[in-house]
Amino acid sequence: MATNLSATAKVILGMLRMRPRSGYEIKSFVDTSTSFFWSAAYGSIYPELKRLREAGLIAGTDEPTGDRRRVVYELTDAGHAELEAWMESEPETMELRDEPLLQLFFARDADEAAAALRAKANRHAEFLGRLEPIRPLAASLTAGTPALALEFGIAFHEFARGWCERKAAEVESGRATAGGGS
Amino acid sequence: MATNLSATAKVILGMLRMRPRSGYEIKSFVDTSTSFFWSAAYGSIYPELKRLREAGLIAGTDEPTGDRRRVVYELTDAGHAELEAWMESEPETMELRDEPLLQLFFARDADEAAAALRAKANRHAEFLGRLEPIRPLAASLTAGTPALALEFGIAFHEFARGWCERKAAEVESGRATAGGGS
DNA sequence: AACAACATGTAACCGGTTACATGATTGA
DNA sequence: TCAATCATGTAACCGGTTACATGTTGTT
Repeated sequence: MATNLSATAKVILGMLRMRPRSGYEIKSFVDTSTSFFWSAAYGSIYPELKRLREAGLIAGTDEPTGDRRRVVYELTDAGHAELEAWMESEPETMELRDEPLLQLFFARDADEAAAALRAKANRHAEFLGRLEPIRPLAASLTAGTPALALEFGIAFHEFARGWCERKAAEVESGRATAGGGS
Repeated sequence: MATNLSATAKVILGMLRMRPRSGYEIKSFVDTSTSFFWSAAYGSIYPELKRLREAGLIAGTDEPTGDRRRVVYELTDAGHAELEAWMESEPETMELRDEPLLQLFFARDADEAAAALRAKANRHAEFLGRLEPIRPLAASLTAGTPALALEFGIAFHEFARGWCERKAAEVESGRATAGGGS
């Protein structure tokens, strides 16, 4: 325990606790579930898998499909302990990089502000377009909590889109000053 | 134009359009305004300032305080054009790294889910504690849009905190399944 | 036959963060 | 005098992303 896990290690261990998986399966599941708030690329998954195996947190079994090699990983006892320690720890990273918001920040007049708000609203709408179709998938996989995380994503983007559209309308209609409710 | 600007370059150019500033001033203004959605460290600001000057997008003037050297930068015409091109371009990056949400995703039962939701709510509350005191500052600096961006931050964290607390209460009271409105 | 999907991996690149190093000024 | 703040910069580090490289299997 007390090893500090990389971002990629956290998502790998969690996904392997759900069920054993190959690197490829981890990647495709990440892409269809956590990617909107926690992404991972092949270039970090495979090296991390190697490190985690060397550290004794996961174990790999060869399960080829014909001649196509394939390694399925599962958590060891040490891996379980490590994951649980992280799950109980205080979450640290909550980071945002929001370019449309930066454009809004730098807007000098009502026109620019409205344009930035519309652009931001569109971006959130795009996310919704990607999130909503995977909703049934997430709900089916495990009864409860992955679906909750997805729901947060949907609720957040709906909120943000709505907020931006309301503010854009306000700004466009003249009253550009700060103020207003939640 | 058409140069692709780094994350740090975007925030530097924007801040210099508001008014000329030293690297130190850029950093401290970033910390009290955009940092919650667009941060920048000295280690990227000073090298970037050098690159931008070499690229002819900004110009520096020596304005020492006694014997303490100090360089104040301002936008050149090329810098103005570059910034405007970026402002009018489609914003690309909208990234999130949300550790409490990942913990929620991996929670296996109602207890773990509730704990993750409470932890996430607390994190949002912490952000609010940092954002609310700088509200008057942002509102005063320029009449309009920086305050709007700040307001989005406050509204977002309020929304997220409320959502997490509501869901935590739901999960704790037994009905742990997915569902429910916006 | 060809293409999409399965499957694994490496290497170069990029760029932000942390830590370090230095020095002046101001207010307590 | 001492600490906080002003002020600038570099170097090492870290780690994620992109691109590249290779081969199999299943589907059309």
